[in-house]
Amino acid sequence: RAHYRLAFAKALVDSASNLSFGPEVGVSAVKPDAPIVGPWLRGVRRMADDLDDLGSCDMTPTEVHLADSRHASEVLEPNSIDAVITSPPYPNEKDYTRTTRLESVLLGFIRNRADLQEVKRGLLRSNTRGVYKGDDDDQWVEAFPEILRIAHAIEDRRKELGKTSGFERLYARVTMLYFGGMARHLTELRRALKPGARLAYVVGDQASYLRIMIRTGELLASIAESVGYEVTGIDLFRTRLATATRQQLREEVVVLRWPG
DNA sequence: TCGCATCTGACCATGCAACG
DNA sequence: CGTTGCATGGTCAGATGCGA
Repeated sequence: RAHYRLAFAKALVDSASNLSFGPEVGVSAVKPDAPIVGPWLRGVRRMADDLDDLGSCDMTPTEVHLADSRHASEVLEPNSIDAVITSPPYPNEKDYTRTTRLESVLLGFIRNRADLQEVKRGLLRSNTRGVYKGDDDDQWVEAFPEILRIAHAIEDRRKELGKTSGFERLYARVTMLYFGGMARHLTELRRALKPGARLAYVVGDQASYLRIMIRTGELLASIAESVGYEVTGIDLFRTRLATATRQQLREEVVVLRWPG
């Protein structure tokens, strides 16, 4: 039953609505008419086929937790994890609760502004729209001079350019909240890891804040090291073109080992 | 293999209500 | 009546698909 609902929400957002999706979600002209049943049934069929493909794995135990990665040990058993493979947020000023807003409402995850804010507060800070007054993840990076340097460089650049909007004034802060949140996550996660556990984090370099370069992978590796992980390597996954700076930005896999 | 059509995105700004 | 807090606004170049 769940995949009927999911496919219906997807068909409404994708083929029926007037939303358009790019780096951000946009609103285009209202469609006078749109196909619903065809795209919906194709979505259902695709999910059913995917489930068939996974048939040989149906004895593999699986658990899904809806939780804040900065409080990982609240839902994960101590000493229970062998490997972590993940693509966490990047400090990129992108608000995914906007990209997924319509289906979040359609599927009943969000009913009003208060629900939306509750979701946003439970996310690691990666954009200024997610920053709230009482946020204090930044205290976790006070001992990292390179992150303080970047935050100061962003703030200095903002003043130099005479930028004064509410968002621009949060650029330095959200940078610290991001790395502070990741530091909290890595610290919390340690209890759940088995000695010798391996971890892989895909992250991209960013220059979203007044074009001050943030070497996300490199910085994440140094934070991980400082809380006891071994950095096995930082592998280049791909490069991507930053449209504003015409620069190639590195996207990397930070590979870690928890010695126990 | 060529060339046209289609698809796909890890930024950067402004506006406004609430508040003291 | 300035300040604070936070929701809302939109593109185009390169990659990929596909028919001839």
